[in-house]
Amino acid sequence: MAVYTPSEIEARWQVAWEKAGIFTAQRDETKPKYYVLEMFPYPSGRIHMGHVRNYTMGDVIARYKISTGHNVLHPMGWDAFGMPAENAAMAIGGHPKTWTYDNIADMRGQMKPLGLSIDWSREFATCDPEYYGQQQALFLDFLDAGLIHRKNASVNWDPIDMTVLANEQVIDGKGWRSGADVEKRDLTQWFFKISDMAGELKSALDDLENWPAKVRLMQENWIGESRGLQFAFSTANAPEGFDRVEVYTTRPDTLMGASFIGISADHPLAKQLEKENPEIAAFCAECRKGGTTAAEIETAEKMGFDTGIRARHPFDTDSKLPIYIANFILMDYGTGAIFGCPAHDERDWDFATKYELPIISTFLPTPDADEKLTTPYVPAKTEEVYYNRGFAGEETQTGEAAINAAIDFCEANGVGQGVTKYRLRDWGLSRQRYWGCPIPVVHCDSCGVVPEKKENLPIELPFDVDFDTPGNPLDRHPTWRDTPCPSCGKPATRETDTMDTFVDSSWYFARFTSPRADTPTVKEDADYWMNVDQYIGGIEHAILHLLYSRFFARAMQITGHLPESAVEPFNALFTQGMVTHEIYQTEGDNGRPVYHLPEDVTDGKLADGTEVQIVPSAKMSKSKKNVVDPLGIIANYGADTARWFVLSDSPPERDVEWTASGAEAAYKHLNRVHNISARIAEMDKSASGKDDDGLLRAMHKAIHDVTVGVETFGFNAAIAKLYGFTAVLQKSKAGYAAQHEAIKTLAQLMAPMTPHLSEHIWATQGGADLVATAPWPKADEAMMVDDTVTLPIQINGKRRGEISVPADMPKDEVEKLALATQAVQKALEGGTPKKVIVVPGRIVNVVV
RNA sequence: GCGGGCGUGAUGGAAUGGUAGACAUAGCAGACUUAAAAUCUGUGGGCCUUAGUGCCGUGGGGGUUCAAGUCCCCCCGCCCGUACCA
Repeated sequence: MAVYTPSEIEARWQVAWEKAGIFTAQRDETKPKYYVLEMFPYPSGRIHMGHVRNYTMGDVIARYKISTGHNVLHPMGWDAFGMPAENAAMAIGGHPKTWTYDNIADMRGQMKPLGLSIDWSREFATCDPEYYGQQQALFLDFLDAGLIHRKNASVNWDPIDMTVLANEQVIDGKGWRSGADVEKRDLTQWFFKISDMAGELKSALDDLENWPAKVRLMQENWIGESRGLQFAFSTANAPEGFDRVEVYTTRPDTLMGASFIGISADHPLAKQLEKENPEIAAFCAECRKGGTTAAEIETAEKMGFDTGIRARHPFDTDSKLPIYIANFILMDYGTGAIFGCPAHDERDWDFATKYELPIISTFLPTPDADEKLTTPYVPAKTEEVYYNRGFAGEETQTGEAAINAAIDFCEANGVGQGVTKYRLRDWGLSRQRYWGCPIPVVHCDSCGVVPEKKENLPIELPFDVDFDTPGNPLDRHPTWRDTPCPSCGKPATRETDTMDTFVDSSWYFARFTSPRADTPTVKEDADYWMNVDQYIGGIEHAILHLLYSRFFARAMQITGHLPESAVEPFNALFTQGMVTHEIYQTEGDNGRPVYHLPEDVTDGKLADGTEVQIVPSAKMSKSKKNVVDPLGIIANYGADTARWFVLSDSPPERDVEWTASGAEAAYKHLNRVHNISARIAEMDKSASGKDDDGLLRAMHKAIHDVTVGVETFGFNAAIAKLYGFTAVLQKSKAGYAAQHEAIKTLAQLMAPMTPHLSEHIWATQGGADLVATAPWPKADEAMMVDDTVTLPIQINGKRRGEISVPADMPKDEVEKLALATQAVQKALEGGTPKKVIVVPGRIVNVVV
């Protein structure tokens, strides 16, 4: 019998697919199109099991759709700009460009043996000038359409390296290389006006039915629509021009509980006071220390500084509320100023307690509850409470009703107005870095900021740069900056900032529809191929990448680069989990953990007998040495085994633990299927046997279950069914015809997951052409119905017996049979049941 | 801090509110073999001098329901995101 040799089989069929050109996508109006896309990788240099899993899932969908008659687009590219390339240049020398393209070549070489159904003719990298030149064209069109503007924003500033740091380069408030205390610093930067679309981006989420609910919810919360009251406190003894402080609150119903006003350290009033008062200047400087991340700002100890200025309450003009500058108030949100109601807000409570400010309740759980609180009282807005200091609406009402009543009351009395605000901020796209897409504008002394002319695109990155000094090499390049002003022609300088790499990944899916065009997209291609029918990627991209892409699709529609129908570019989204592996660690001399490679550990021990500590299910990472190299797996077992395993053991949305025994088991199974095929091929073609019908029934059930599994991303469940069907076939004594049909069908059902072995079996069994293009088998409903079903009998919800009945037996007859069973009779003790529930085909529950 | 998710045998996991543990792995027992590997078969949550269609059991505590792993509330742990990592 022929032996299963994946290396030989896999190489042969990959050549056959390439020769047949079956994965090269072309417009074909006669077939329904299907665009499947996995989030493209960053070219780090090595593929890992996470990639294998991600691309295998997409491949299963793509191959399945080919076999159901679709014209499939399944492209691949590289998210190739970004910091690691610059870091590598700094750490080991070389050039980001060389490093990146070398990595791409390596990774492509590692991906090809997986046998993915990718149209490689459409491949591109975002660092190709042909790509980022078109991105610059989009930038100019967006600018022209008013979708981009400039404003100030704070960045992490390293005062020793004199450079801007990314958030991940700030460790415990210090620069990662210099160790200096990081400060916030304001820079003028470019912004996409995504916040103008906040309402639309939120409401459109409702129609994304084939997106995970959790992702829609996360985006909704991120956009953060709120209805509130914007109004002003008048001030006493404030500097000129600040006789009012405008605040925004989502809880106007707590207005009578206000005990202080808080303003951001970046509020215009704070900035004015800073000029006059060195103490305030010192406090504001203190607030500006530390990083710019929300987590850092929110968890920092709350600090306030009493400005000495007092505010009058709109409904109690004798009152004098202190105005504090506070470090937890963000200038970006609302008006940069709040009123604090410590009785009903955790943060305000902490602040008021620290600075001994009054705590005044405005509502209580019941009218007779104690007014004096020991903790902030923050019930859900939907809960009814008693307003002891209400001023609008009913005495007892929900927070929601009270908020609406308060807004109406305030508007009627000329105290501010109800407004809808969003948490979503504009998207700052400027980066003070080299390895990104240059922003195509020129700064001219006479004309100001001038867009570059389209015919001058792409504005290419210069190659002759060095990374010996921190900061952006474009800034210190001797000639690259010099350029004539596109408007007046006088000498001017280029913008040296490049674009956020999220820009690159916000439209690549559209570019795949016409990757070589000399415009960003081509109408016919975009019209035909968009949208992405199935998008697959990690949950870590739930908010930023997906939200930015939704914004870009809208902006591209406005500027004529995408059709109206593509404003939501991803029809269906699937978020997959990570691939994890145990960590093996021992303790080093300094008490720190020392990590060991899986191949160095046998039975929990190192070669020298040292016991290792095993940490389960950790995300694979090089530093922890728990990375399993896909190439090694492919060399040992073949790509089909790797593909089968990453799909089999875990639901795709969850993390999968890589285990050597699991991979071994996958290999054994494929061997078994291979051997069954070989056995059937050697059968006497006219041989008859026993129970052909049983085998064919199992086959039709398998067709049904696997089809459902593939269509619903239940790959692990589909594989479990394939195990079951394989076991039936292996034991079957059926005749040749039935067994031959069964093995051919098995090969087809396995083809999306193990395409090479399936082609081999298909060919062995005399199948026509390629299994990759053969039509997907159809389950015969008639072959799937069982005549009898086994119903469990429950007594008071606990299983106490079972009956076997015809599948179509009426409810009342099932009830009679159930009541007659020994178990029920025993439980009834001659009495009558209180209730009998019969769920046809499912269960019988008798309540006694 | 905030937003979202997850938690089931020794292990990965299955289960439209309806028989908890499908399928797979480790382990154990057996067949084949001179022996081993490979292969095949069985077993495979815990408890019990009552071995029973017995009791307990899906992170912990409470609730809704004829029925809860699944729905609701509180708590614990882990993971993702938190706007300059990609």
